[in-house]
Amino acid sequence: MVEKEEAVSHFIVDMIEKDVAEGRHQQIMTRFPPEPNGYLHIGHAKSICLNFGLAEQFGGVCNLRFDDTNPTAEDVEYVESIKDDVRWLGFDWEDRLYFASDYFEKMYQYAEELILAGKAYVCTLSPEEFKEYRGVPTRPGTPSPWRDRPIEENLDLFRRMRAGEFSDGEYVLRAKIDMSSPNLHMRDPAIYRIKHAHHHRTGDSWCVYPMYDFAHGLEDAIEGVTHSICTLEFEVHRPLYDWLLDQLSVPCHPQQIEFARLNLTYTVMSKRKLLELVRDKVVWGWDDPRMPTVSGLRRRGYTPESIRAFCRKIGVTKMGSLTDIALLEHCIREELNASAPRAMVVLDPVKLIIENYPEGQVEYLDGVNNPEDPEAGTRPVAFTRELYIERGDFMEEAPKKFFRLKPGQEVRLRYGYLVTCTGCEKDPVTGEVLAVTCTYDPETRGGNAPDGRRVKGTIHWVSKPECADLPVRLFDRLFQVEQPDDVPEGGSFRDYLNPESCEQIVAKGEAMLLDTEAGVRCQFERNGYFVVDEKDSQPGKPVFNRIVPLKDSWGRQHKN
RNA sequence: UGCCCGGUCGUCUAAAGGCAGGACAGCUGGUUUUGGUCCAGUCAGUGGGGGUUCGAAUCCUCCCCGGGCAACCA
Repeated sequence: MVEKEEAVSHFIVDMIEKDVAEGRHQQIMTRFPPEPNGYLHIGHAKSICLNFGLAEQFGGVCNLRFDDTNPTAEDVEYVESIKDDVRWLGFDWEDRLYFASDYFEKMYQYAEELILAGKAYVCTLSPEEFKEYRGVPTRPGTPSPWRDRPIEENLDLFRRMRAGEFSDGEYVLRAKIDMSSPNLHMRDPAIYRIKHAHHHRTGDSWCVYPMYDFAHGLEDAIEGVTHSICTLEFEVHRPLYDWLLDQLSVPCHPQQIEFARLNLTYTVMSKRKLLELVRDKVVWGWDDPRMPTVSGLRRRGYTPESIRAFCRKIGVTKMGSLTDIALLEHCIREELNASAPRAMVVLDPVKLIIENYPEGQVEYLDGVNNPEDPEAGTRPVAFTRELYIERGDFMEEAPKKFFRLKPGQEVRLRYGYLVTCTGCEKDPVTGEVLAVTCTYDPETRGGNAPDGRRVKGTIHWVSKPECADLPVRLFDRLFQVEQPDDVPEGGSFRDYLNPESCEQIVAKGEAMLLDTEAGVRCQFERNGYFVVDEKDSQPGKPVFNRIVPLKDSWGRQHKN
């Protein structure tokens, strides 16, 4: 951890506190157990903060363990990205990097132990056939005809499964539990299947792989995990988790605890859907700044601190919920308001001509780098007769409460002079405003009038001859509706994709911004927070991503 | 219609039989050289009916609503 964050409290903390008070454990051990079949998203970040946070809070440790028991879906690319993301979020697994695949031999031995105990059998039924035998929630199942295969035969068949004598799906090893259990997961679940597949770590040394339900509890027990924290959908698996550990000679019996996964408005969180967006090139990749992936948020400009703050604020419960993405945005604004240096950048430029300002003259005015941080100092900002201002900061016919430029109204050019709007030049055909005109008061250098008169509006600007062209991407939410998952019959979450989620423009900004290095964040005054894209920028040629816009009480009330 | 889990301001979440509180969002006002920030204020909630109790968001009961579970995925 980068810094100590204040302790949190929720039902899992309470449970562990109780266990500690009762002297149940020498040391608390949790784990973050991703399957390397996709990139981590903000929901995983919640789990990471929870597991690593708990370990830290109780003076224990948290392992990073890859649950790589299904070679057909997994890949080293994912392993590496996941390690990067966990590290970036600020967590350290030290020397405890584990892989389920490292336990394959042990798990295989446990499977034989289960067979020997008469608690597992090799089943010849196909998946379709077993589906019939399993029954439905309202009707008990019927035993597989192979349920009472003799132990010796089971052992022989299982060994031959491992030896590669059979093809995929020909046999499966099942736990022998209760075909009439109201919990479907207890109706003789498959625990080992044959898969002649190349594993990204064990290569071709195995052709049988353990199923999640069999493997996960063993992985936890082998490592000595005390609290095995997972999401709500595994709640119905807990009886199986416990049953298995009770049957086998494992070193310990970890406690599975379930919490509600994170859902966020205006996004999708399932790996399947995120993968689809990547595969179909709807987005640029897993790290597209619009993606809720950790790498996407990172490229978007979110900081690890802001994501951890978010995870702290959302809490941990068992209530299914949908968190407003505004809370995430609040967290990054809160941090960047305090830390990000400011700059003036005009996103949608229109020329402003100061009619009484000498042609050819350049003045360098002091721009405050961060009003929230006096230590940040000031910088020189070039001021000239022709400037660029935001097109939206001028209205020829404006409502009374429009504090910006309109004919006859005086406004402040931030850190510059007070100017009074005299009118505008328009294209006689289209009516488009080509330039706004004004006069300045030479007595107001820096922005204050000696006579004490006040202006309501302050606008940002850049010098036309002294500014730089800056490529900027204005990101918006990827989906247009709060719940893209909530789709009517026959529809798809993709129907809700926002066609305007990435507007690419060339803005006019202070020339010094050309020197901004990749990954550096700053505030474009009156606009939002931006970061220099790590991938698409070159030294001296930054490309800016908008992280989040500033709150805008004017725009909010006057949209269209 | 089987089993499991869950229902507290719009949203997320506290209150472990004793004043329903915070954060986000919204709204109002103040300050302000960012219509930002900050400050003050405000709106707003225990799904419903019974019961236990001096006292119930909390315990019991019935109902209602939401989610999960029938991969050789995790």
